[in-house]
Amino acid sequence: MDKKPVIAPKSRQQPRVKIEDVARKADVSPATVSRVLNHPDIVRPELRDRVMRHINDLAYTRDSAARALKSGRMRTIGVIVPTLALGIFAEGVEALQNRLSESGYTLFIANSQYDQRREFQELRSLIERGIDGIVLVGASHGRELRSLIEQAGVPVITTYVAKAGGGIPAIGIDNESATREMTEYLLRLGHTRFGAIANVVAASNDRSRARLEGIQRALSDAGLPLKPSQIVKADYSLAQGRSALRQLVTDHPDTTAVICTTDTLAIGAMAEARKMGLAVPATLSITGFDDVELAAQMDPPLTTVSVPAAEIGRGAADYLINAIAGSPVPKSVALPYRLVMRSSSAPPRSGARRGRSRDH
Amino acid sequence: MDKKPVIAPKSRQQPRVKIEDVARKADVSPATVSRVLNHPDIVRPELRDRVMRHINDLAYTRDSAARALKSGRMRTIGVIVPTLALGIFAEGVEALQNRLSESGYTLFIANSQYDQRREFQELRSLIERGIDGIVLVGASHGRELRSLIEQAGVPVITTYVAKAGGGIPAIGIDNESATREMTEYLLRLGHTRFGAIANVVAASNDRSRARLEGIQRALSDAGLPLKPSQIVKADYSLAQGRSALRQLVTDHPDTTAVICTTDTLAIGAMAEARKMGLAVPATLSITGFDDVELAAQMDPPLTTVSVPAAEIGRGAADYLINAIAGSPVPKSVALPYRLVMRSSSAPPRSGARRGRSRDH
DNA sequence: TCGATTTCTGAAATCGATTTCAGAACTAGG
DNA sequence: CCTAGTTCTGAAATCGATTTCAGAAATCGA
Repeated sequence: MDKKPVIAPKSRQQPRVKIEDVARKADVSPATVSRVLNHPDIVRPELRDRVMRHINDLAYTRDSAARALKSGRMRTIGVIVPTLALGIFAEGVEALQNRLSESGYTLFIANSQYDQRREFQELRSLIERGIDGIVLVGASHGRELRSLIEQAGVPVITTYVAKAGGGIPAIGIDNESATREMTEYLLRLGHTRFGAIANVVAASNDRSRARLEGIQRALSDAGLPLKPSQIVKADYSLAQGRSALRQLVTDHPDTTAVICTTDTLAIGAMAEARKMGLAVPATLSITGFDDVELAAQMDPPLTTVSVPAAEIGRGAADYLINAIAGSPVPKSVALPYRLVMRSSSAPPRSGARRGRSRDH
Repeated sequence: MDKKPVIAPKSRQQPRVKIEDVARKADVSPATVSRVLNHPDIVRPELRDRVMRHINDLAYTRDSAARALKSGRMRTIGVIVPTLALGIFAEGVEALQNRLSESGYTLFIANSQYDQRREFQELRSLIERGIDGIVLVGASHGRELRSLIEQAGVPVITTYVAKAGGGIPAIGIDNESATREMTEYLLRLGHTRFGAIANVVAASNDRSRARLEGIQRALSDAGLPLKPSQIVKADYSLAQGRSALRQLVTDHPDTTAVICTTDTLAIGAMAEARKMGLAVPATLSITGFDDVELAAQMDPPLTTVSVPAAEIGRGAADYLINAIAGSPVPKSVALPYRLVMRSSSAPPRSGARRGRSRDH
């Protein structure tokens, strides 16, 4: 019966000043105010100044919803990363946000926890929000997701990989070639007994999978293909790096080089090696990937691959800004990675003992 | 003269399916479609199912701009953190995002780089976007910023601190009391020669400042006030932790306990201590703050304070969701921190040598 | 079976800024 | 001083979804 308004549902107590209020104060039409804001050059200077004064007086800010509705542009970009807990993604997102902010864009953020279904849902939610562009991570995305993007007609770019399928442009590094180079470097040092620790548990982590493939390919090419037991699959954590190393050297005590697909795993591996009394790099060379801050501070400092995360973020921002503006954009960008040789890798001690022959 | 349309400015090639299209297909009015979407329970089930089928067939998604315009709610929250590069913030943001996502909210993210002016600008940009709530970090915010928030009438909460001024509710831990407890613990172990490494360079970092105050207060209370030369101010980095420790033990070779305001500094300090041949904890106890993943994996494992970052993020999300809904909300929430005693701290070796007397 | 409720549905107004179109004001040339 | 041409400004339509209001249909009791 009596419909008492439970609680005033609008927390905005002041009814928000709108363009009409400004227009009335300045004694012009709303159209003129809009022009002052959007095309200042076509309004007579004195009038423009007068309107501007009133805009400032009333602290008027235009309602972006109404604006977006009419113009069809939200000035908003969305990004979906697997997780923010990894410094490498946090760094990229931060750079992305900074660059977008300079251009008047705002960044929606979501995370998929390495789950493709979740990625799809988050994307759906972002597209409903009317984003003007989208940033993804990695090369493996479901068909469903790609068709959603296509249907929405939103420019997209994927990051941290140098190329991706489905006609999606990419900006990042060639992960496979990076680990291949790293492996070849270790081969040149004289190593013949390898182990690999790879975080390939998450189904959608194509970066780590590519890294593992780079290792395998280089070793196959060298006639030293990795046996399954020489590859320990891990999740993403220090603790897993520890246990993986233990398993590896237990199964293959003669291992002289361990290649990890992330620094976190490598750091865990180094900690465990020390605990097991294995000197790094004297008896065991260990390498990582990502070049996190800690890598250089380890004892010994970690040999790793440096990933230009900030550059990836900036590049993705620039790409989308241009794509939205209709400017020409590159198809994909392969950014250079950098092998950082530090002291966690060295020629194998056993190399002197048994020479470079391959027989056992 | 001839006004050729330069480039089709709308990248959406298909004209986007709207509610009217669905209505026509389903042979109902737009109003009914809207009701199916927003109040399914008041629509006759069979009709609802029919409409739903067409919604799915056409892959209809409502235009959030139009929706926001009419309803005045964007279903969007903004967060401004100092930086994402710190795991502790990344973790909190991730938890925040996850919880918001569950409730149909989307998260705008921005970062201030510890710069109050920048924080203000980003906030302005977020408010123009019509966000429904805002999450900040820390207790020190300019008056300008507070009045902007008040004027916008947007609910706000600040995080990582247990209380904040200006009537802004907070959720987080009491940083000062945490370091005070940590210091008292070291005092109980018998330490009398302290040093502190604090990242208080950034003007707006009130968390670290509070932590430093906690140390100072505990030591003053114990009759061992810290001299300025026993406090090394640092920025946020491992390298600074290293150099700070070197400076500290150079100026005060008899130091037995070093309290750092972040784990990163502590880890740098430990690395430098090892390099200088100072055994931890035998000759030097070192403690950190944050309990990052690496802390437990150090050698020796680092004594530190665990900060419930995920809980802070979730709590902030819940607070805002309730505040927006008009539900009652707590004023501020002090979350429990946890002192994690590991092996980087121990009684001073010199304690045996010189007893617990305070004279020198 | 008829009238009184109750339950649903549709037409139309609304949110606030933008932009087209046309007309007003002004300038310049004759 | 008048007309042609320019430059500006305002009225009104528009973007797409939501929601009020009133009317249609269905349900119920007598």
